[in-house]
Amino acid sequence: MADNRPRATVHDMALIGRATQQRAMVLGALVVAEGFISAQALHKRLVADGSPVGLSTVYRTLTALAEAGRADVFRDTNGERLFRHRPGPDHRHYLVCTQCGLSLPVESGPVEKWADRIARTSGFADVRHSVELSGVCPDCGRKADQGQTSRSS
Amino acid sequence: MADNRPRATVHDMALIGRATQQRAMVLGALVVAEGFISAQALHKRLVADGSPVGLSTVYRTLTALAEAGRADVFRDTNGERLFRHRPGPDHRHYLVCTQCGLSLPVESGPVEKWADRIARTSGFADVRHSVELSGVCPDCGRKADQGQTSRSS
DNA sequence: ACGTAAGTGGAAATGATTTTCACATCAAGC
DNA sequence: GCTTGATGTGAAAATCATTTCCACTTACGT
Repeated sequence: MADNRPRATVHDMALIGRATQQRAMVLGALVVAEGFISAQALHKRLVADGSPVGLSTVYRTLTALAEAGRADVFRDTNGERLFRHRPGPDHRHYLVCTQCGLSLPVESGPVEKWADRIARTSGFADVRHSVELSGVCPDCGRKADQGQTSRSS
Repeated sequence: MADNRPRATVHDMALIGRATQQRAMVLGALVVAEGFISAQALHKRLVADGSPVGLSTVYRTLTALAEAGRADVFRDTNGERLFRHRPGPDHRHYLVCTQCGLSLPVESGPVEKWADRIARTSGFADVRHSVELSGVCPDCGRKADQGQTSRSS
């Protein structure tokens, strides 16, 4: 059977300059993570896995990837930036689990149309939109329920 | 003619505890600001206007207002939190000028419906959405154009 | 007016991110 | 294979928004 896990392309590395071991490790960890993850968390994971990459390098690599359009970024409620490897170049929106970071691409046609209409009728120039959907995924919801139940009378 | 400028209501103060001079000044400045403004900027403005409120108090008041639902909050791209006095209790979305902070409420029916549908069909619990539209307002666009024109050619 | 819980402010603490800079290393060119 | 200059790295320091601490003040019910 074929290996269907997402993987980094050489293209990803080429886009952000020189191909170093560290960048490969960061990119690899980001791809493996699937879903949004913070630079700090990714760094911890790398160190734990015996890939001691410097924190600065993690930040530099993630920022570069985001600038090159190979990663999606958004701020969580605590102001932390979460990154996610973007397989393709398409503009997408995700429903992200606030507990585990699992992210689900959602059908976003209606919002795009809506945003375009606003852009056209507002008189504003260079209109951009950022749409974030967050919630608790079924798995985490189940866990939370169990926790609640055992704690309450 | 009637004075149509937005103003703080006694209600705003009552919602967040004791009515102090400092809170009145912060609230007043927030109302006068119209559009989104950061805690830091609001503090500078207050100090400049001869209302020396402590930075901590500005943060505390804005946070309290947001929690009481009397202010909208969102994170700008730099991770700064921007606040805006909310006249009514309705859930709204705004088109915010990235240059001057001017904000325009936009008709958001379609997004709400879209978000609700996602919430219902995804299996996720407690789904929230944050939608941010940003651009350059006509005024700032004009200024930018002039700047560009005189510099180029 | 009094008492006291709630509020204030300046300084210190926090926490994510960025910068600095001495050192390592990649990719040519010889 | 070896020098070389640009590019990348990492540990520590710097930055910046925000929060917390804590001694001092103040609003407000009695």
